[in-house]
Amino acid sequence: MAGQKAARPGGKNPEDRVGARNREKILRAAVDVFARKGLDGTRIQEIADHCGLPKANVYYYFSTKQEIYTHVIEHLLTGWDKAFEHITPDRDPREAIAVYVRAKLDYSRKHAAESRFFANEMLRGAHFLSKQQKLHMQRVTRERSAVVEGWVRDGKMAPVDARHFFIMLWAATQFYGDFEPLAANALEKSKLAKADYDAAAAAITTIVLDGCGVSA
Amino acid sequence: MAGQKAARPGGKNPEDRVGARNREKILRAAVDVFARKGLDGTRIQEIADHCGLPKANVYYYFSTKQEIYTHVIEHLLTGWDKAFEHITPDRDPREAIAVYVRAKLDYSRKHAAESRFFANEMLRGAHFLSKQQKLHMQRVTRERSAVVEGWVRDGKMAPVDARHFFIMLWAATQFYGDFEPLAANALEKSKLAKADYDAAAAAITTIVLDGCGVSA
DNA sequence: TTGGAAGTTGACATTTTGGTCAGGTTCTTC
DNA sequence: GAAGAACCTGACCAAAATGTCAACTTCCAA
Repeated sequence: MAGQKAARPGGKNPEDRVGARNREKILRAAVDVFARKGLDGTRIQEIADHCGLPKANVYYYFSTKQEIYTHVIEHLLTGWDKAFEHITPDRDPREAIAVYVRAKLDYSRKHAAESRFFANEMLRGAHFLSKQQKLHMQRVTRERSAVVEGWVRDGKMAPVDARHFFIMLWAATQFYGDFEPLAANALEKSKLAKADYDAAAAAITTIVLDGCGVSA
Repeated sequence: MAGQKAARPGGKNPEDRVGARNREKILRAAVDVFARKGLDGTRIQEIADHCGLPKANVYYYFSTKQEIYTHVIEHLLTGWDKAFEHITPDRDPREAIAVYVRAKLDYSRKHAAESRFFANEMLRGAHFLSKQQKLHMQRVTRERSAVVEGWVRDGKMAPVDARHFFIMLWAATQFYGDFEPLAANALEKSKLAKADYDAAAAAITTIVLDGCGVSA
């Protein structure tokens, strides 16, 4: 009797259940479509087509479009602060920042859809970010800004507003992935290649590091 | 007779005709809605409500949603390269760049809807920019990059890839307006005030100028 | 004054969309 | 191998969207 739910975790491994795999499939497809069309512009049918499932099957897993959307946000925010891990007090600022820029640019290039989805959500006013999620982002930003401020205090960097500093890095690194058509057009190419991202990393680190008196 | 029409608001001047004014009204409302919802997410009814015209009246001036969209693009691209005017060979790079950053940030703040509309279009892949419009942007970018390259040749600036340099400036200056929620959150405010834009301008110019060896 | 052009609009036709559902198949456990 | 949970899906519906239209008013030049 009571065993019903407890004893029934599907297969041995919950991650192997059909449902778990399908949820993933849907979420992955949803990121793609949401990134290009936004919440209102996205048709459930398009998500369904994109992951090869009938529309009704999508509704079996998620009961509304909004629910898919918020799940995607939740999913993405998990990795949001990943690159920040490179910013630690013990590291040399020059190296730490260079690695951070690389990591951010890499993410922008390899996970363009995720990155654009996030940009889209910000563009629309971030109405689907929960208070809690905002606070998390605030806390992380505050912590890593403190590290930069520490570097400044220790004379390892020129005085700079740490938060605007990070904003500038976010802006520069996201730009290439999110606004690829604009960046490519400026470089007079039809699309960006890895080499362009390398050049971007070089330019950004040079400008920013020298600008903050971190040059070797 | 002749005196009448000349005196009337809708007289001989085509710009004064009711139609011209209404077209303007519709386009202005459309920028706002498109900026928030994108092409697919925008309902004509919402544009109509936003400018106080019945939906059928909107259709009297524009026959499809796409037509409104492309007109908006056309309209916006007129002012796209405005800030670039500050980048001229005869000026001192330090001053020119500082003014450019200010101008860009100002635009971002005062014309947030236009700026976001543009960002949205890039995010979606810029499918509605005509070949000709892309070429125009390319030409302008090329011209102003040449100015920067001249400054470098003259030893007024450290060697830097001019195009990546501009991309960085675009990114940094657009970020505050386009991704306001993210920027505000990072600064732990509920929304950005003019003072925050001032601080941003200061931080950006400091970092970028020192980073390019333009410091006084 | 008048005739035609420009502008206005409520109502309508058509298509698309989000979401539901009933009846089915497959999987897991005992 | 039986029972029930998990999963699948074609067909459907109500709401919402785009775009049309015909009748109407206002404007303007001669």
